[in-house]
Amino acid sequence: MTKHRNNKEMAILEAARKEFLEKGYDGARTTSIAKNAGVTHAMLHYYFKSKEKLFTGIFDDFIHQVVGNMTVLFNDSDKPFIQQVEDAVSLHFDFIKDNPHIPLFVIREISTHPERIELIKDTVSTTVGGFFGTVQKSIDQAYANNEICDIDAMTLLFDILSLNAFTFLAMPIFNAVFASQIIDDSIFIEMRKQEIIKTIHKRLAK
Amino acid sequence: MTKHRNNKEMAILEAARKEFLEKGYDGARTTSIAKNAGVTHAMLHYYFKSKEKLFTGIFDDFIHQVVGNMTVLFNDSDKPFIQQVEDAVSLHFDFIKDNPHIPLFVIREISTHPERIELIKDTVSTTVGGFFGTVQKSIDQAYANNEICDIDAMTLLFDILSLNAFTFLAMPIFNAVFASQIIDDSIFIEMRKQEIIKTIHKRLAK
DNA sequence: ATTATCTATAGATCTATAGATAATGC
DNA sequence: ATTATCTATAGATCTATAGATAATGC
Repeated sequence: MTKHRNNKEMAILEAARKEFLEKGYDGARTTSIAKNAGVTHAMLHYYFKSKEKLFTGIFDDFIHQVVGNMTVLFNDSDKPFIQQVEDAVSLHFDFIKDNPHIPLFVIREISTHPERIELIKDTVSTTVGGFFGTVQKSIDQAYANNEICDIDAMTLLFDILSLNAFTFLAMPIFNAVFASQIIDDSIFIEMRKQEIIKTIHKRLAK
Repeated sequence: MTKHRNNKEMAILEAARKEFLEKGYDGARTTSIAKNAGVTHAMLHYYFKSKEKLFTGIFDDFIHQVVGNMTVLFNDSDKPFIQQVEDAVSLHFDFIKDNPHIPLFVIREISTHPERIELIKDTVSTTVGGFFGTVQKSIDQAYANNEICDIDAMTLLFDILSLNAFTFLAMPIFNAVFASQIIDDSIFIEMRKQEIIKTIHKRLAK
């Protein structure tokens, strides 16, 4: 059984990720998770004890994935800073495009249950803090080199995150209201990407 | 009883608005709504038949409030277009600041139940369509006058909406991760407002 | 007579667990 | 012997309604 070991456990995890991501904690059903995982409902409690415990593990994974992805985008290459930023914006945009449910999921769960983040607060804040420091150094240098205007690292990153994430947060609304009649999803998304790169570019201009 | 008429009905509506806004449809409890409204739970069904019907009315109100607010911000005064835009950004930002739960509420409910918007799709899309047309005319004129660069109305409005709404979508995360240790909420919010105005200003620059 | 309100409870759903049975590894 | 899985059901919670009682307006 070594071969099969944890197969069902993994199936439950996979089904749970999907269920929680799409419906949120409140909307998720452990019965639905078990069904989609192809196991009886009792197995879920056998491996994970409770809905809350199953959720917590998955939630932590997502948070670390998001933070890890963000902090890895700025690599101090020898490219001009403004080019580095544009590349980072593009990569970050594509990451969300590949995981379009993540922004709403993270925002929803932290908004409705702020206490959940306490578990990972310290890890995340130090990681993010260090990341801000790195970016700020690059900014200061580029500013000294007269390449860009002066700007706070957090401000710039918040701008980028806002524009990128909101594109996908708003997609269901966009679709529902008028998109399908006018232009295709993927075309609109590509348009937004180019627009965001342009906006950030102009924001950094002197 | 003329005086008291509908008092309890209004109390239920008020409590329901708060409950749905803060917890979403899935997280909301009709028992909780009745309790906060100071009535027995049966009253809720007496006036509104079902949780779904109670929700639908409230949801429609919020949607129309949001759309109505957005479309009223651009008033074709004789001020320079770029000044009009900055004023609109500022007013829109303040509107969300006064109703910080609305962005997540609207996004969450449409994402999890896209069919809900069908009811108001037509009204909203024509309203928004007309609004886009008005703004586009102002843009074209300002561009002809050499005041701004060329830009699509929808693109500009999506930029503004992204930056403004995301500020408040991300506040709980910001608070949870590090804000409280560094700066006060209201200071951060004011910083974001100024930053967004500046970003949009630069975006429109030739 | 009609409208508003309460008590009591049905009915549905969801999470969780107890206990029996089957499969695996030593 | 231990781990994995299933059946059956408990226990909690939530929405909804039936039916009785009180208040109001004509």
